Amino acid sequence: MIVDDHPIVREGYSRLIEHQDDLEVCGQADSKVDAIRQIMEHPPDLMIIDISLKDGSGLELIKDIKAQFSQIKMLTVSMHDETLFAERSLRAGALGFVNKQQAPEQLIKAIYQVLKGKVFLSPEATERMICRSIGSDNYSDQSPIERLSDRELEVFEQIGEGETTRSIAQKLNLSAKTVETYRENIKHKLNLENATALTRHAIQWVLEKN
Amino acid sequence: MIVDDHPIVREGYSRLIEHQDDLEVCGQADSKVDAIRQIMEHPPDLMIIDISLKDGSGLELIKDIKAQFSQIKMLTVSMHDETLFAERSLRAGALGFVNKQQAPEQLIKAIYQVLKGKVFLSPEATERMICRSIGSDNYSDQSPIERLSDRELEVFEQIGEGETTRSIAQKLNLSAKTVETYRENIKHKLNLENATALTRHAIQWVLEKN
DNA sequence: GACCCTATCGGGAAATACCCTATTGAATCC
DNA sequence: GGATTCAATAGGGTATTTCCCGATAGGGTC
Repeated sequence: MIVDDHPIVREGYSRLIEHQDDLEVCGQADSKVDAIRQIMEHPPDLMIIDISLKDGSGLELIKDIKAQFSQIKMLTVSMHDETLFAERSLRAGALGFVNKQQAPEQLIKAIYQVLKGKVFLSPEATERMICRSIGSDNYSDQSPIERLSDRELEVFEQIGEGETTRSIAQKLNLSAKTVETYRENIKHKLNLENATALTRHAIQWVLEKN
Repeated sequence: MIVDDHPIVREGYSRLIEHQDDLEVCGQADSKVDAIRQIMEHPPDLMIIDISLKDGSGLELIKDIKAQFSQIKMLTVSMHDETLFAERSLRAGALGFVNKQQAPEQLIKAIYQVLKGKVFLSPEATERMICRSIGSDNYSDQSPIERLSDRELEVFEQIGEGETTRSIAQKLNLSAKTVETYRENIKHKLNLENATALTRHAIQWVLEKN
């Protein structure tokens, strides 16, 4: 099952997957709620989940699926830099991470690997995670943005997309107060003076992260 | 010809396009240089160009193509909010803009429209552009930003630099109230919803200017 | 002289930012 | 294996900002 909020991207996955004799796409969803609904109808062996969805982060979806349907294997995809999301994905419950810039063959490889219940990461991401778990992983080589929690990062991204506090709250089904709290946390963690600086950094980050 | 730096996305486009009897994908590129190289080998009738590429903005590619190969028609796609890029795309030389969140049928529709040499935009983007140009036919070929008065432009630039209303007022020796008025004026002239949108456009303008 | 644009401000309500505090559950740390 | 940190969630207030309503005064222009 494919979960991505861009129809054209879902087409791309479908084409790749159905090109393999032993793989089949059993469903497509563009949001968390739609994904959960479809899982209950036709539970898949594996889900390919994009990090950014219409109604929140794919990370949330991964956590939910792991809690409710622990037998379903998950592979995260994102167009973002994997240093940001590879580790978060695995912690949330996925078995692998693939960047959209990677070659299609990598995705196929990842699918088979994850179906076997094995972890799939790029060599770079693997090394990063190993480096971090051993020895002194001082935060010094870490981007401050990596220190944001999953939720905070999500809100940060939304701010960068031009969403207001209110609209973010609606989209993520949270109280505006909660979003405000995240904004404050982000400001502290990134050492930003005020709302303007926060907006500016978020917008620049979104524009430059590709 | 498809220009996008995500192989999986290119697959999606290919599948959609080749599903039409009278359309054919003659090339794929993931960067500006690759695109230009391929154009010289096999010039296409139409190019589908993503805004964010490996080696810079798709807007630059559009400008280059318009300058060198004026007969090639171009359609811009982006995952970002179209308010940011639709107008810029047309200004750069594309004939249409499609958001990746839109339905695949929209893309197909856009392709045929652009092949006929006609403009394709979403109804919302069309209305936006019309709203901006009505009541000022003599300005209609001007960038909306050029319609800002000197003072307004000055404030706009400061906003883009990350300055707050208060600090701009101090810097320009004005009442904060005056700066607020300019912000409102700018918002009206550029047809922007709220302070967030204003900030976003100002930041982007400053980044692009350099 | 009527009209429009620009530069400059104020009033006042609504929205937001900002700072503090709090609960719950999970993870981690001696 | 209780203490402690951290993440996610959100409410209570006050300070600021936004936003929409004017307003005045000077310059063009037709």
